[in-house]
Amino acid sequence: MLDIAFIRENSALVKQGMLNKGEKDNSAVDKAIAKDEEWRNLVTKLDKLRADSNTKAKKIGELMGQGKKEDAQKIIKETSKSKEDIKNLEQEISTVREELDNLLYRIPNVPDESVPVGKTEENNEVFSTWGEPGKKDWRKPHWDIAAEKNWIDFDRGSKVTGAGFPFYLGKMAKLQRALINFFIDEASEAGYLEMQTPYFINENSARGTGQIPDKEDMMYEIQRDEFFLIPTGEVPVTNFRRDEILSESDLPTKYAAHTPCWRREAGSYGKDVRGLNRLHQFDKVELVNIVHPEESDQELEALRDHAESLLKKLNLPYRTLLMCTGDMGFTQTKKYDLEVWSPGQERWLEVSSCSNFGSFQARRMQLRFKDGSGKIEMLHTLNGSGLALPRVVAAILETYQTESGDVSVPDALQSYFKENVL
RNA sequence: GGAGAGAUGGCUGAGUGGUCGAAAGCGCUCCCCUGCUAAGGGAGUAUACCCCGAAAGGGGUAUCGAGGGUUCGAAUCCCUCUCUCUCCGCCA
Repeated sequence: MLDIAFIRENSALVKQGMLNKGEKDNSAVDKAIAKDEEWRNLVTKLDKLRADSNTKAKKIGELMGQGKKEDAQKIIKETSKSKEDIKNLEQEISTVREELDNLLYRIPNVPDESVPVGKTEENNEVFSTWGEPGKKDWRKPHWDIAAEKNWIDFDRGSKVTGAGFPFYLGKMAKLQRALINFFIDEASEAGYLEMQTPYFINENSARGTGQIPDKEDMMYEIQRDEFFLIPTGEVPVTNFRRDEILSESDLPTKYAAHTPCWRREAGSYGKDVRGLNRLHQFDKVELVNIVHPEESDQELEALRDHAESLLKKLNLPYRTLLMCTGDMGFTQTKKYDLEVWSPGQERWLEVSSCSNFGSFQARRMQLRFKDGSGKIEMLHTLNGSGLALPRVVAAILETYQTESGDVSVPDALQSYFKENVL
């Protein structure tokens, strides 16, 4: 969420940002400002009442100590009315505060100036393209290759769990293991601390990274124990430092984690869900940066560079999109998507999304740092995939297939895979 | 899963109804003294919010795991929850 003080002082900017992100109604901004004023007035009133009541209570203590019971009794009688007032006021304040928070939760992060204004994915900018997107010609889509070689078993996955939960067999399982190791090693090299995380999260964590409110439908839920299955490693990794005050010397703090991700993906259909294009469970290496507010802009570029370097090393043609305001999401200030080329399908597949959240997540999580002068400020958070596995696997199968029907192993993976043909 | 104990500031740890946002020690910061390499003295050292102020700063409120209750007054009493530890059971 945004800081109400920031909203107060930059209401025009926040309103315009909302419109640019495609919200039709930005009245929440003015409503929040009014609600905040109301809240502050009530708090001032309550603080005064409590101050008065504290003074009296202290006096009573003194009188009791001196044995002047009757004098004390007199004051006790006076206080019973203000007690009532305090209770009512507290009730009113908590209602108003809740209304204010609900408004604040509905105001999205303000897009960075460098983000193109636009409504749909049509308005995303192609930031860069690398490699030559290959033609289909004799190439097959990855699901045909996987079926011929018996590498991925979608049917038994459906039997055992449901659609979108495939089994990976033999070399395909091994390929994913190699990719995970490759990605993690590259991240470690780049200064990320490798971690393994819980795969279930509680409600507070989901709120911290913004899955709640409004996006809980994307997650699987374990109702009995009040957990959600993580939709991305971002949630446990970023929440790792929730409610902490870091010292400036800890910055930047970078974490890399390989986790499975579970997404309900309600409403997806057709070619989008064919093969490995969209699954309910998939593996991903997630990168999270917690940085000084002044450094988040350059960190985003570094994060994007790192994610791109993985595709370069795998020699997979890709393009990077700078997402426009309307397609970038509620919590980001700026976002790049990396799309790998799928020659068997002749389409781009998103394999990474690198985002700067500014202080938006940090504020929800109370993730702060103390600078040299002792001042406490919100940190900035960023994250990006480095990378999501299934579509990379799809691109490898389709890009590295030979006309004879085999698939060779990318050079960068050979030391992990220890063979050069799948 | 069963039984018991506990949760206090950066850390250790006192505090069982009134002047306690909290003793003491450690750590840390600043200052002073001393001067021979280790010690002495002093001051400061949580977070959030509200009000006044241009600011420096001042005033106030809340927070002793979380939430609720009793009371004029709660770290202290009561209830619920969470977490930690010990023992038993189970188990990769």
